[in-house]
Amino acid sequence: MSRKTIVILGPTASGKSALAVKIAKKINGEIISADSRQVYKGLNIGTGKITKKEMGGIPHYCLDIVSPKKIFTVADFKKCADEAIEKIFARNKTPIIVGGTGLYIQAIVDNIVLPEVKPDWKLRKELEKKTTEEMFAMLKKLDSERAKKIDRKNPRRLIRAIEIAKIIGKVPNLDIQCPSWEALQVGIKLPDEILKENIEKRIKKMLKNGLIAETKKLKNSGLSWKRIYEFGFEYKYPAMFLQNKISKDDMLSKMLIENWQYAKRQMTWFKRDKRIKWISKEKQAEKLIKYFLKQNPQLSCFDNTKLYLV
RNA sequence: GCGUAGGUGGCAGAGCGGUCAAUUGCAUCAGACUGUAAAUCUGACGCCCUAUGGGCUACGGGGGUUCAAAUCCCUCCCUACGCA
Repeated sequence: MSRKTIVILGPTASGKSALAVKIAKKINGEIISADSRQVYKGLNIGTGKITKKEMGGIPHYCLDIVSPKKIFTVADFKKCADEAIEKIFARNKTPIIVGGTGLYIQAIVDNIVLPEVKPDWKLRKELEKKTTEEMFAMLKKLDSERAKKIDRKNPRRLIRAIEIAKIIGKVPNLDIQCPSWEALQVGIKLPDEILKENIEKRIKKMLKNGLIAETKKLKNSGLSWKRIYEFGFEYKYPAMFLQNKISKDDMLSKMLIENWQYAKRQMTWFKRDKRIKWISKEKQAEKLIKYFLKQNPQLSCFDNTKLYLV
């Protein structure tokens, strides 16, 4: 059997999970979630995590694998996903990667090799006190190459670059390697109006299903409000509501607004990858996928990445 | 009805004679993205143009003072709180 994987991506509330299960059933696949928050245990309602029932017996990987007290990163995700892919191939099934976290998807599809430098939280805390100008100057001294290209006003990026340069001298170029399998990326693109409607329905449903209670539970389990804020608007605003900082109405409107902004950010990310085949209906996806699976393998990773990187 | 405080761009809210098409925040639109990616960050944001420049219309309505007004004066309309 040829090594082929399917990627289903798209913004929130576009119907990825449901589509993935359907496809999985049709092509004998198993699902890998590429979602930066669904990896956490206990973040269910707010992340729109698929339920046991909805899985319909299809195995799902990289879900509920870490405590929300821990910080999970792309590198952790890559490990999880790579392992899952191999496991699925070993069972003679097709891996279906589903998610909305662009960086996570790219990490596996392009088999990105990240610099072997773990986050140094102490250093980061120190650097955070500095201005971006100061950090930029530091980086320039450490690694002028990276400094040339970096977003010099972005503290996150500067900190990470300095962190790497301090340990291994310089920030290596992004190492994209050809994966040992072929991927078809299918993106769900819906008209703005529909997506907005879906988002509203989704948020309201989350609230109805007990999002506020879930947030409270996270707090009671020992997480700080600050940490809970980090889990995104689905948790941040309910958390603020629980602290009486905002009204219920404000909570809802904030969530709707930020959800839309998030969806757009996701699309901005996905748009640059010209390999993605955009669809709006299930049937289109099925057709594409069936055709892809029938085709002879054609690993042309090099061309693909060239396309991708513009 | 008297008193006071106000009416500024989609909203909130600065400015209180020239350097103001108007600080800032939010929203909106576009974009970036090398271990927090949910994150972080950038740009645009009155209208029009031959666009690192030019023109037009703007700070509740109308009138006035001034070389010059969002900024001062008069008047009208409206809002909030206070007193009746």
